[in-house]
Amino acid sequence: MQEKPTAAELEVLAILWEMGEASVRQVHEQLSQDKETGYTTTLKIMQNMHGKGLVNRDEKRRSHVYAAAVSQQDTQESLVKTFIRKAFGGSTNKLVMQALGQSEPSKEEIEEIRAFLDKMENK
Amino acid sequence: MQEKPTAAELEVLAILWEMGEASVRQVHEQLSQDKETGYTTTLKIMQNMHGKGLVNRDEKRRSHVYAAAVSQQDTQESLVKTFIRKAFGGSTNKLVMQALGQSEPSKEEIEEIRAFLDKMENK
DNA sequence: GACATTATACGATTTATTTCGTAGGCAATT
DNA sequence: AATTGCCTACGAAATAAATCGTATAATGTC
Repeated sequence: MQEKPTAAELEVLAILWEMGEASVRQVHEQLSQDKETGYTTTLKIMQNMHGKGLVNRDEKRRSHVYAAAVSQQDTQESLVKTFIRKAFGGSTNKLVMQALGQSEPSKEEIEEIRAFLDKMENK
Repeated sequence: MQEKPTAAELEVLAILWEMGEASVRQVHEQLSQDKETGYTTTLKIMQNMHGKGLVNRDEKRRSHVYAAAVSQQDTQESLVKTFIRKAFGGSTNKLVMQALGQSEPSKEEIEEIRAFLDKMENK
């Protein structure tokens, strides 16, 4: 059972899911594009994540190479579950309609959801 | 622009949205059903919320009467917006499909979403 | 009126998270 | 081999949030 990532850790995970493998330096450069933050802060976060088992790291090289140890799918699943419970009293449909209602989806996006619903029903 | 409620504050809001008006005592009793917590903790949280403008309170009576000052709709909208950005890279559709995919919706629930999509398109 | 009960106010502590400074190691450059 | 630069480790400070203890005031009860 994976530990729940904090907000800062989730930002790092997002980058690792995108990049696959990355050094602290690389992650930090990505992160810096969105917000002002020190290098050792990023380092510390990633070290914490390693301690929690959220990332794996290869220490063979001088600058360690990190990769996500938890899947995006599993993590999002767990986050959504918690979010629905806490913010929508457990109702998935309320969340879904709230999300769609405020997002002004394009015709294509609506179609995508319809197709997804169809597929679900035929399972 | 309303301040964002913390996790504990959101729990209180949920109760107030449900009950309409309530004293600290009443809110605390609800809260206690889900988790072990002290009365003054609940009190403090609600005082903080009052300071932030998240609740209104009537001080005419000895035990103050509280009510939500922010709507459930607006609050959920803001929470969802943040959540989609932080956990799903801004993609509403990804959130929606993840949520539906893991919830095993009933036929009725699926129909409800379909109807909602139809209505959206004809707006 | 004294006493018990139940309120609010508020500071202080605890816990979680984020941030950063500094030390020490390794490697490339001169 | 000294200098410079980049790296990790790690403790500690800063921040945010939640929890609680204690003081004090209002109300009801005997």
